[in-house]
Amino acid sequence: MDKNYDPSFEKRIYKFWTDNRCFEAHPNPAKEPFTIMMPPPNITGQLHMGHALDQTLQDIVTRFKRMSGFEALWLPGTDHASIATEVKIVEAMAKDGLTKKDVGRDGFLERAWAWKEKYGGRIVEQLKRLGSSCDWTKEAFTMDKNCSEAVLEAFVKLYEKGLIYRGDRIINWCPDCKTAISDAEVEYSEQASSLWYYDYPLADGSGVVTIATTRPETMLGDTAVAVNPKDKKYGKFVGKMLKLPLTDREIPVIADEYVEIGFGTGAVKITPAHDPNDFEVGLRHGLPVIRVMDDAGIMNENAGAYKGLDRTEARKKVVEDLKIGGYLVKIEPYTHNVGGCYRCGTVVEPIVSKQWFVRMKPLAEPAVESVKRGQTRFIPKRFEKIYFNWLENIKDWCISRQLWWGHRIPAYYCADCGETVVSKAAPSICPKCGSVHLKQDEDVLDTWFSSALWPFSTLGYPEKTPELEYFYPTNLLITAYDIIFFWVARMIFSGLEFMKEVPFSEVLIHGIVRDEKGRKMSKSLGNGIDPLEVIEKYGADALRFSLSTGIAPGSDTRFAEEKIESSRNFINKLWNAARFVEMNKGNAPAEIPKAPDFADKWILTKLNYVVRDVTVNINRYEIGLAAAKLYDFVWSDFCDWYIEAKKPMLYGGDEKSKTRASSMLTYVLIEILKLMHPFAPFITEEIFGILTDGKILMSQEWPKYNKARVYRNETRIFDGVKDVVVAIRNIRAEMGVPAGKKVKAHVVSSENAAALKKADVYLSKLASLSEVDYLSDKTGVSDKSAAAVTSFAEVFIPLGDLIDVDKEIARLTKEKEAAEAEVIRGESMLSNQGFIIKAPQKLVDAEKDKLLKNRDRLAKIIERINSLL
RNA sequence: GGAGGCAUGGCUCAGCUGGGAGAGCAUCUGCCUUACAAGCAGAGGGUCACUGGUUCGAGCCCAGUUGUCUCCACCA
Repeated sequence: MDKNYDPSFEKRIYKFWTDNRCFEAHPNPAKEPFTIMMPPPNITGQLHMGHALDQTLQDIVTRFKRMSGFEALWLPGTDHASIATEVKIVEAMAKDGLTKKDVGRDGFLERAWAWKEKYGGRIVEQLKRLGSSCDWTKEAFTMDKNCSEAVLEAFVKLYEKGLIYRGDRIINWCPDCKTAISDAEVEYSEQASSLWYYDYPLADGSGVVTIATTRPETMLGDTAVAVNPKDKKYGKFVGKMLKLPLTDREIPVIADEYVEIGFGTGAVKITPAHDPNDFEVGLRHGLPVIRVMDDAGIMNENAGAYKGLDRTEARKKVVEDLKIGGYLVKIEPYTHNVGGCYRCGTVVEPIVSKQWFVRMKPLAEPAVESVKRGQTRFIPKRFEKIYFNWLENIKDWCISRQLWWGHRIPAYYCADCGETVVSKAAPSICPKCGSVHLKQDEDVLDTWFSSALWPFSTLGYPEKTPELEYFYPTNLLITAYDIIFFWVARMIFSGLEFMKEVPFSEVLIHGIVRDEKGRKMSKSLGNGIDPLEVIEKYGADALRFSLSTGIAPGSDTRFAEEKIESSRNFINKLWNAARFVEMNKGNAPAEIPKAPDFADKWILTKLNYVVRDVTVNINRYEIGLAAAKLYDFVWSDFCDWYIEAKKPMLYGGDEKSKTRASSMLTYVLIEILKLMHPFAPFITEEIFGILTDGKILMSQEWPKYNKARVYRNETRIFDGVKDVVVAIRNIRAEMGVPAGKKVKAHVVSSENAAALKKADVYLSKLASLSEVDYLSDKTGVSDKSAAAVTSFAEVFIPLGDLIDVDKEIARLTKEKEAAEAEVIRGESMLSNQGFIIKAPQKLVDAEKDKLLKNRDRLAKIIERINSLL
């Protein structure tokens, strides 16, 4: 093995796994299934840190479950990402001077599929670099045959149930993408703007009504002015007609509760075609709906003289003309939230238009109920509130998109009688009039319509496949909190509707990966860190470990280069520990010898504790805790103490003890490899292969906690020895005795002398001692010694004339003060009657024991000081 | 307007059911000790935001305050 860890073996290891079909899962009645559906990345996507975190968590859980005896399926795939992909393709075509119109629908789709072929595979290759152990033989795509079939089935079923309808409603329109988008796809941001005040004269000339608006250009489509019915100021105007400035129309003053008394002027212009609230008001009062803009945000013929102007230009012109006409009263600065398209950022335009909708109330209710009943559990729980809040206030979901890339809506219109037919296959004749002139709806479905079916469409739905039977409902979904609405909620109601069962029993929500300053990583800020570059430089294992350590469910995490360095160092540490074990292994089998000594028993105890804890942690998805415990165990218990302790046996001992030490080291190392495997799959597999001549680690069984291998007494003794070692090292450091220089020591303990003597080989090695004698009392120990007093033993290091008595007294005095503080703490605790009576007996006993030891230690320190005075 | 998160050593964050404050990085001291300088051995550094409450006991539970971030709603 090389001296320095070099992650270049990662690609080879990944191929080894796929060659051995290690990731595949099949219906297997002998095993319990464990299923995770991968959130499908967009085919336009490049791997970013968010994916890296998401993938790492999924892979950790999948590998853990697989090793724990489950038939673990992690099903991968990609999303066609209707609007995102279409935007990219349009951009690409624009470079060649082409538009959608130029190439036509078929030509466009040809290009889109070519795009999918070219880039769809890219993200998949990138996922593989991370070590993702998903079953690629089941890889799905939201527009493949199966998923498309599922979409048709779902659409038709919902339509037949009356849960899908087509109608004229106000929707969010992106004038740039030229499509409707759903409420969830609108992102609001605060923008500095103005509030314009201007007059609408009464038709009878008896006065004016002043209104305030943030959108003066839409006044051309006003069909009323509304006031609150309780507003005394305006009572007399209700029912009267107003002259709409800049037009020749007259509009009524109406009364509606929607208007808030005291805001602005208390009178609101009503534009049903371009404002969702106004649309509602218009419905209540039967107002006409006048659209003044076209699909590109250009003023249309209803805008009269303003026809042809862009909406922003129109605003300027309208305000100018209002001023000229003497209508403008004042302009106030005003900041308010403006909605933008989540894909392109363009300010969305609320527009009345004919679209397809999913009736949400009947679907949302069971989805809320199922989570309330605990059929799906969110981790952390607080995200359930967000989920409830959204579903309980949900409006109908606009699912039609004026795009070409996506699942085409299976609705057909009869050109002769106007009948609408919804069916999976195109009808040849109109069922109503028999006409053959049927035309399919031009629009496609919202990309999330197909993702909503992902947990079962990927398993074969609507076909009742063995896979669907076995793996559905899935167990766990891992995703970031930003798509709870888009995706998680929609999967839940879809699962309930079509499968009659929740799609997954648990949802683990993680945070977003931010940059070192806590900002979101984004292209525009240029602060993104490319995971592939990190993998190239430090290895995927290091990246994975740094992403999984120090994280807590649901909270964001920052990513900085130093973090990955420390993870890489840890991986390197593991590499070198393995290298050491391998160098000394010889023919020793990996096993626990018949008579392990107490250092062996100590590491076995620690190992079992870590097995127990890490297993519990992963089962609770406390990945950060599990990683931290492994880090600690591997670095400090195994490397710093155990390996160091066993060196004398390997270097100096006889063949037998050498073999025994090697066996133990190899045994513990292999257990570590298993425990570390979900976190750092490549390096652990590589080392395991070296140690076992090519066996497969990822198919090994996960270690089990073994109570028979927990040795409390030996652990106590070795910990006692460790304390003594630390105390000696401390003295050496303070006295400036280098580690290389061996020193003599007298170890004094009345009760532990025998145990210490047995531990001599460890103590001597770890504390770098040349000669040690073990005494049960300290008569005859030279005063020219530095002394360390632990509760386990006293150690005297004769340093002869090197000892500065005053310094030694000062040092011991510091020790004394610390010991005194301990004693006082114990005494005050134990003198508290409330504590004695109410605290658990175990704790009280432990405190009593500690106090005794501390008192003893304090007495010995004082005794030593006095002897030096 | 509504909901929620966070506030712990210089920095980034852990801290599970309440029982003597932890890690990594950074800083300082000493070491190329035959696995590892991507390392080893030590050290310093924290009234756990503030106030009050519950409790024998609070970083952890409750109430309030301040700061900060996020989500939802979208009053023209």
